[in-house]
Amino acid sequence: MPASPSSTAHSPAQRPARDRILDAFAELLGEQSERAATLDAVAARAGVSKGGLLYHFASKDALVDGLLERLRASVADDVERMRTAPDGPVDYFIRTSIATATPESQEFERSIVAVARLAQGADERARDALAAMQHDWLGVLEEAVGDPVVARTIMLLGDGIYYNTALLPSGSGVLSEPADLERLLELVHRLAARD
Amino acid sequence: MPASPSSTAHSPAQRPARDRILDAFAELLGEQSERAATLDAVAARAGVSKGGLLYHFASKDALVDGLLERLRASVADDVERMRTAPDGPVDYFIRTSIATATPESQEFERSIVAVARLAQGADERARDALAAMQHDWLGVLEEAVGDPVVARTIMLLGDGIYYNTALLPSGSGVLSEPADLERLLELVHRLAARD
DNA sequence: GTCTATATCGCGATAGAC
DNA sequence: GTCTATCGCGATATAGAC
Repeated sequence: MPASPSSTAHSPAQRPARDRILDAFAELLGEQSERAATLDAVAARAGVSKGGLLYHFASKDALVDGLLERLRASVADDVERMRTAPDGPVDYFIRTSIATATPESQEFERSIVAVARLAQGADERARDALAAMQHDWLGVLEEAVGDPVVARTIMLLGDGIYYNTALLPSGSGVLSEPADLERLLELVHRLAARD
Repeated sequence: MPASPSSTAHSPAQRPARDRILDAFAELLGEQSERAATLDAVAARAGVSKGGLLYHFASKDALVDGLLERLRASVADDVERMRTAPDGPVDYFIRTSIATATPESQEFERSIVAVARLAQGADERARDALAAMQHDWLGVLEEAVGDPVVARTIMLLGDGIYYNTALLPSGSGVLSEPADLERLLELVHRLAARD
């Protein structure tokens, strides 16, 4: 029930300023660093002035809140996709830890990396948001594999992959070969198999 | 061949200012954040004035270099301990990823966390130092388990543990129960076993 | 809604006394 | 070798025009 069908999708230029600002903030956090994500830099990348930015987000704290809310919404969607994934939650979790394709999951990834950067900067709210995300993921994994320690092991593996691919862009190509990813998945499923 | 034997060990008050400054820098980075580790804060914690700090380290860059050099030395020691560990490199690696006891390894941990924070802040040298450390670890693991993908899997697991315990002090107790750690080690060794 | 000032503050770094 | 004092810059945030 879209109020105005023609406005449910936006070309880049039409995308609301509020969204463009959050995009710019997340991108600067992810591609550069927390220090680089100044109000000036965010405003410039979003194509507004600093004053324009501060009309939509009255302070930098409000900007952070906007990003956290966006993350929470993406987490809810992702958990749902994880639950209903054709090859099961474990396969979905490991695969999406290493790389993604769809536009929604790319925005999700950007949000995670951005919030992780804020968490490193000692932002308590950001840490809580990440902890809540991990809690939700772990719940689905436990449901899928039964054994809590195995579920935790798989999640630690996913965290390690994420830490290397997304948070340390040194990118020595952690699992660059597709065949390596398949072998890793095989190892993980062997872990999950009851004996 | 110590020049003055009585000065090879220092009580906290006697510990050279240079070392105290590096300690303070690493602690502030680890316990708080990159932003909190200002020259003023480092000087205050080390018990010197800002001018005193800048006598030993002429710039903040020099301070970072000092920390990186300290990390490199610790890595060399750790790799040696890993190679000669009684229960093998894999056991050593996983156990020391989760928690440590000896004073040297505590300084090592603090250095890793501190440098990881700098790497998140887009410091190229810090990223290179972490990449070199991982490269060394991976070499020992590959030597121990034979299979490169298994070795990489174990390292990703260790990275995940580290990321949760050290970098996200949300500390929901990733593997709080000692019995859980033993089960995790059992799972890892099952991974490493050839079949 | 978005802009251009501008106020205020904290940081890194320098100068020079002791 | 360590201190105090100060400069210059960049960041957040405010005020007010359009």
